Amino acid sequence: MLQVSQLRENRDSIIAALAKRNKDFSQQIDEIIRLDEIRRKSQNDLDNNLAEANKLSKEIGDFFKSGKKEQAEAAKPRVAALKETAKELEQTLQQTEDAQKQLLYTIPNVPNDIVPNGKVAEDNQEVYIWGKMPQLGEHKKPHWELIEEYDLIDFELGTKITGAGFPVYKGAGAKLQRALINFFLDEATKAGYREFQPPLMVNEASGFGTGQLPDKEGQMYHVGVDDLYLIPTAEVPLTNLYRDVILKEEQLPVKMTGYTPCFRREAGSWGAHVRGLNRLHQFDKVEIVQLVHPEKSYGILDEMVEHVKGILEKLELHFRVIRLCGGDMGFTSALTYDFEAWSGAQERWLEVSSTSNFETFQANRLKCRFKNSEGKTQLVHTLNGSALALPRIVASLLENNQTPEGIRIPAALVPYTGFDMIRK
RNA sequence: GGAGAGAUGGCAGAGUGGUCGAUUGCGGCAGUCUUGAAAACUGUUGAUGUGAAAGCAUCCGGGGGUUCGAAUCCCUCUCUCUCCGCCA
Repeated sequence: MLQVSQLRENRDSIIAALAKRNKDFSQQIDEIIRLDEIRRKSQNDLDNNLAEANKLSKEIGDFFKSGKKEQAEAAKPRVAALKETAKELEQTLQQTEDAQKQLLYTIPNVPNDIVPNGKVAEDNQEVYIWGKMPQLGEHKKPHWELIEEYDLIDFELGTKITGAGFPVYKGAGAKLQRALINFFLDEATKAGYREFQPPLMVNEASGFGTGQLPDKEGQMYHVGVDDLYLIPTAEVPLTNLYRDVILKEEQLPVKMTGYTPCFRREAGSWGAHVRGLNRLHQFDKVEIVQLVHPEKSYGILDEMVEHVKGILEKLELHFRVIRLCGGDMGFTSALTYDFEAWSGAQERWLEVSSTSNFETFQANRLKCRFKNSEGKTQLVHTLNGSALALPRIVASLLENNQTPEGIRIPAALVPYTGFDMIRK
């Protein structure tokens, strides 16, 4: 959620930057500014009204104390009248604030200067590429065939006990999951992130804090009887740990990591290209989250990007980093880098991480602030990134490392799996 | 699930209808003292809105009500604790 004060002060530049999202937000923004004037006016009227009523009430108290009962009784109707007006003013104020909020929810974050123009994935900028395409020969198989051949993951069993998109990992397949999770968590803790194991369900306030609510309910599983949401990413519980918190400046940066399963309904996005592990309703992910000083957030975004690069290199996966264009960027982000690993048999790039700076967009909703050196409270910047999401990593590992003898495990992972080859 | 108690500032903990945004202690910050530190002493120390500022307004778990006036009384919701039951 953008800050109204920012909209007021930087109206033109914000509208210009938002144009990168291929939409003109000037109407909404002007309406927000207009409502804000009404809001401030009503607030002021209400304050004056209440001040008057407070003053009279005190006087009445004093009259009673000094035995001037008649004067006290005489003043009562005046306060009552003020209270009536106050009620109306309060209503106006409330309605104005609500209307303003509703509008604010519809405005996405302001793209950073370096976000490229563009509408679709093809307009994204490749900023880094590492490794080279594996040479697999004619008999290469996509991962959904490999997992059957080596008996690693069972989609049909998952469908039987739950439904489509809920795979069952078996034997070496399950072990590989555990190895990857531990490897990712170790890499993150080595980089200074503190490990957390948060709840997998969150309440409404948390969904709201990170921006999944009120607009994207449809993407989350909702447990109706208890009114809880299954988390679509660890970003939600981790970031919300600091909801309504005022940090000390020296506590920054807060660096958190956590492994969680993630649950996504993916309503409407099922279709071509979602075979096998490409898209699931439940998947595992290690997330990294940082709460930082606003002046440092872009340096830290680069640092997080380097961290994810390091992991992918250790996994020996051919990958690239792309800077998302305005049209492809998420609603809450100011700048996003996606990581895509090469899938050798599908012969296409698979998104395995998305690392973003949200600036104050989340913090404003979360009310996550810090006391700066002047003693003023100021919103932090929040950032997060997948480091990493498992299924597509598994898909790429299986496909790229297939050999006639079996599937080779990258050296960095062997201490975690305990085997260097998956054989039949 | 049954019975009871409770929710106040970073923490602990007073406050049961009027000057209470709230006594006090701890913690934090600044100062005095000290070569320095500790101790002691003194002062200071919540958030939000508005405003250039002074100030004004709002906030004592959330929402509603009674009253001229509510942290204090009433209703309701949520959460926490204790005992019992169940249980990985």
